[in-house]
Amino acid sequence: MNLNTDFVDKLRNSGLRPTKQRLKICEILFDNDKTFHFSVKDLSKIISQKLGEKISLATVYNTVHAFEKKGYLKEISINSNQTYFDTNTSSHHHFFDEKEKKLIDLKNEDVDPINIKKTIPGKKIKSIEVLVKLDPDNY
Amino acid sequence: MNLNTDFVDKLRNSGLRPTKQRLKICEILFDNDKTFHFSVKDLSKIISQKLGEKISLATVYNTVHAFEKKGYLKEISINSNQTYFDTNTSSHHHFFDEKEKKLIDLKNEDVDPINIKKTIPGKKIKSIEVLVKLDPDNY
DNA sequence: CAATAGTTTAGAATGATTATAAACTAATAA
DNA sequence: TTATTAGTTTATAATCATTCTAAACTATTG
Ligand SMILES: [Mn+2]
Ligand SMILES: [Mn+2]
Ligand SMILES: [Zn+2]
Ligand SMILES: [Zn+2]
Repeated sequence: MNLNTDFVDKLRNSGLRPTKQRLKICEILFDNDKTFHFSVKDLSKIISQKLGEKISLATVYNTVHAFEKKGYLKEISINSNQTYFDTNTSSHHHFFDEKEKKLIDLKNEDVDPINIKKTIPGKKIKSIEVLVKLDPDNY
Repeated sequence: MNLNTDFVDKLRNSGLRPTKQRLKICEILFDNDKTFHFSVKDLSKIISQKLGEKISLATVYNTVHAFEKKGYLKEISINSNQTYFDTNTSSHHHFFDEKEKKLIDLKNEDVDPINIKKTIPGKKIKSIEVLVKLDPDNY
């Protein structure tokens, strides 16, 4: 298990103990090369499917927030009844499929750079995010 | 009360009965020329301040959603534990002051038109919104 | 192994929002 | 006007995502 030792290192290097719960969540989140967008509910479902053992919901929340704090996950701004996270922590924009409730990454080249011409005294720009909502073609 | 009859008409024309609760909320939301961004909590607070009589929280929710359905209010996409509404129902972008938890409109001329070069088969773009998060200058 | 700090967990608590159902009221017809 | 109806308000309960709590468990270190 080459990957597993990678995750152990990743966690240790972040000051997080490599527990089996965290390693399992790492495998789900970071084992593939694709960006993964998810809610805690999504993640819990995947865990209970791919896993013999259960991980407590509190632990899933703890882990996701720990990973977010360490910069391995990013929270995404969409209006929903639940919070979404993103394994792509770079600054990027999204489609949001309102029917499927799924986020889709937009690549940098898919959107021209956003230039904000207004400034607010005493404030600086922290992030610029474009959210493109999608509906079915016929609607 | 010229305004009040205006609101009565507005409500009647929308098929909503002009109750005193709705008229009061109209005054708070639509009486000024400025865009008003608010959460239900904000609105409730203003109501209890500016008003002798109380309006039930359920009614505030009902009214806000009724107005939204009629196109007098728009829900705004930000990651927060509460939903925000906007009296500016046109398509426009926002600053979000993360410290004050306040939304600020960006005018059309403040942001160059956003051009999305990617398409998703079977889906069409419903809206494009930019959210610019602000932090204090020193941070 | 022993001591410690960090982690997991079930379950309780919180807080925004929605649902319920009874009381109330505006609109309409008689 | 009055009666009828449909729409509205309201207190309260229910829901649901998320956070808190405190006790049990475990990785780390000496
Ligand atoms: Mn978070
Ligand atoms: Mn709504
Ligand atoms: Zn993404
Ligand atoms: Zn606005």
